[in-house]
Amino acid sequence: MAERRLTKRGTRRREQVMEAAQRLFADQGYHRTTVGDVCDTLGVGKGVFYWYFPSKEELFSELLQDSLLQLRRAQHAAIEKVDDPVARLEEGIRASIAFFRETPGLLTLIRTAARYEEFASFVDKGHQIIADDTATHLKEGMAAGSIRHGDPELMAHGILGAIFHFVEIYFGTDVEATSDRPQLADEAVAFCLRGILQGDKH
Amino acid sequence: MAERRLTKRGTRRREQVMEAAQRLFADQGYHRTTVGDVCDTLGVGKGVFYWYFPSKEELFSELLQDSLLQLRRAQHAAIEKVDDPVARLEEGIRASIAFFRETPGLLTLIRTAARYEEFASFVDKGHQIIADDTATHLKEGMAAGSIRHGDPELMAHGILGAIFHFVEIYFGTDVEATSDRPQLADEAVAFCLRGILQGDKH
Amino acid sequence: MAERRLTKRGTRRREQVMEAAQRLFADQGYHRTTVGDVCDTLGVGKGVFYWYFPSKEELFSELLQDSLLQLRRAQHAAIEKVDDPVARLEEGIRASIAFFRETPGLLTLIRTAARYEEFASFVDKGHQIIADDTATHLKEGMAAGSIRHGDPELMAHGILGAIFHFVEIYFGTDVEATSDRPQLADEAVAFCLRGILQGDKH
Amino acid sequence: MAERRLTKRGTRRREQVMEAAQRLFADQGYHRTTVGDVCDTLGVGKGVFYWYFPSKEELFSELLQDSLLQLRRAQHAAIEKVDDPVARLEEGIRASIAFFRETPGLLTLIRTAARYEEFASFVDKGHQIIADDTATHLKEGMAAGSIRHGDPELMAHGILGAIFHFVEIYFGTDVEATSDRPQLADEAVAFCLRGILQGDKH
DNA sequence: AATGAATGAGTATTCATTCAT
DNA sequence: GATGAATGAATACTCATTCAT
Repeated sequence: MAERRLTKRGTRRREQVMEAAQRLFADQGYHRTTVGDVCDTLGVGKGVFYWYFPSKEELFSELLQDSLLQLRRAQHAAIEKVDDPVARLEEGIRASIAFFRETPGLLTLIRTAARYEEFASFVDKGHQIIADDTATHLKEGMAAGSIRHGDPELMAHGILGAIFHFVEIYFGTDVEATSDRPQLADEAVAFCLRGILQGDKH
Repeated sequence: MAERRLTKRGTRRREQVMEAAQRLFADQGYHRTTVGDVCDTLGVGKGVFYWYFPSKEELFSELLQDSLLQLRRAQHAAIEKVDDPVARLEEGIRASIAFFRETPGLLTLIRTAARYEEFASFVDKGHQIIADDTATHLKEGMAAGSIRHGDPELMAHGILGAIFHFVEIYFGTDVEATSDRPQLADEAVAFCLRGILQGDKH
Repeated sequence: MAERRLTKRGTRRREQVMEAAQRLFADQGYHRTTVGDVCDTLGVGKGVFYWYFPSKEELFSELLQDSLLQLRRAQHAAIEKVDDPVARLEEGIRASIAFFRETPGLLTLIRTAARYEEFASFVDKGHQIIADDTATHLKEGMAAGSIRHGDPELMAHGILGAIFHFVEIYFGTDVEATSDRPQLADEAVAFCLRGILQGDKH
Repeated sequence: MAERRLTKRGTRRREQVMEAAQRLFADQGYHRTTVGDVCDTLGVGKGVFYWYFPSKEELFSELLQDSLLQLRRAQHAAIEKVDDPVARLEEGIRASIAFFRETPGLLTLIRTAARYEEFASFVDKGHQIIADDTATHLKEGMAAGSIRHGDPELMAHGILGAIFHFVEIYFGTDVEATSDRPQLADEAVAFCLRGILQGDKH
């Protein structure tokens, strides 16, 4: 299955298929979306699908990896000009929340992926990559004394778990609910950086 | 569909079916586990399954709700004699981690459930109940001045998200990995209570 | 399967089963009524059913034959003191219509039976018996000159077909509709005896 | 479920499926004919069936409606050039009997349909349409004075009931019996028009 | 007489994928 | 490049009947 060399028209078709599939997967979930659905949406025969993608699974996985890549890019873009590790973490958190707020389709896609064993490993791998990014900043902060000592990997997963759960809860399936909670990012940052205790208590 | 009246033998059978199903669901996932699998495991006809449960979905949902109930019970038991709200939160976190460490099957079950749209609402409801419990302690702590002011519901979800992600990562599918990380609970408590910043920095 | 010798209590039970079954068959049809339904309605175990009846089919067939017998009896009762064959036919028609008007359950049962190949032969046999009764009167009438010459069997079936269709249409599933059409019997008699032509036209 | 666009080959296949199904339904009844039977008869996979028809029920219903339409067409064709309403009724009766004599498969299909609650409403609707046609002629005849006054709808149902019963009895399952009774139409017409009484008696 | 338990053959339908044209 | 047609394995659920107790 070497990459097929595509004409301009072919490239366009391929994208159309991906877009239609993304929308359907987000709406109906993976198993409930059939190859037939995707083709019907575009008004084409099933052959089209299999001309561009070797299987339904492969298409989904491509869609998923795209999404995770975009998320990571958004984080990097938000961070690249920031020096202080704590500020980097904060901006990373804000960027993630903004990302999911703006493209809820990708959140749904990632959540959908997590639902199926077939893709759990992709999601986990994606998580791990992001956690590694995060852990790097944490280590720097520890070295600089601005972050308390502890297992950076674990902390990174704590941040990730909290953030993903926040966006799931607050930007969940309920599309209308998405617009409110403008201060969610502030609160999320506060939780991740300071936990829940009263600061002067330590 | 009134509750069937079961003899001692029937009660035992029903439990056998639940146990077999739980194991298979945990191993193979929901869709990949067929009603036939469950019956074959027990060496009985398919009718047995449908004598005790109206459908595969119903059985799974019963299993799931049992699990969530057990988790909540474990938390309550750990807390009931503790007065200080912060201490209650800490004990709740420790109890949750211990619960999943000791019964990894239930973790897998809950994760499996979250994978399927059919059950997502149960899981969400379970999450919400636990979050509500947690929020209660947070509010008390805020009133007492030991917990910083903020949205208690959001904080509760932060804790939940972090904890579930920890156990997923560290007690995940890889059963062997379960035994290590004895200090996970300490670190998780630290993350949730104090976040990541150096305490004297505030 | 020699007739079981039943105690008083047993006889009562048997009747209860028949009554419950009749109601359910009329409501839900034959295939849609399960042996379990019948037993649940009575609050007894399945063994009861099979203690009194060798099979679901047998029970239904007994119910059916009872109904046809009752119909025939009603006809005989209406006729026995009538001498004139035309009057006998008329009274037979009126009795049939009255019978189905008063016991719509039996109409439903017979219609249900006709729906299933398994019982069609019983229904046909029942029809045949009634047609034979009718044909006897027709022959007498022909001999007496009051009825036009023709194939008595065929005429008998014409009457039967018309009557059954009338009651089906006018006392059909719609239970409320049953009460109206008090003059149905008159019209049915007119149709069967005189057809549709204007009398003086011949 | 928009209509599928079919190639010539597809159209042929669709017809093959319908023919095979019709034969099997007529032979074995609706429930006893499985989708597998139909496909096996044609030597194709089960997918073929579901490519052309959404369900077994839908196919049967299409077959049934076709049959009723054909019957009605046969009646119309026999009538269109006839002016006198009584003559129209007579020709309609003859056409119906001829129709069922010539295509006994359709009679069987309609009888089969009447057997199952799922389709009873179609059959009833078909009956009603034909009864309405008939009632129209009856009304004309009444206006013209050639038909006695009475409820035309009821008379129409009388005719229908008698005719259907005649064909059921005389062209019934027993295929061989079909050929005899060439004079059935005459006798049926006589019954419907003149009833059973001696004409000069009125 | 009666019960609850167990049996297991039977069936419509889905859908990813392949293929002839 | 693209189409419609075809494949066929896979699966939840039903229910008349039997049976151990």
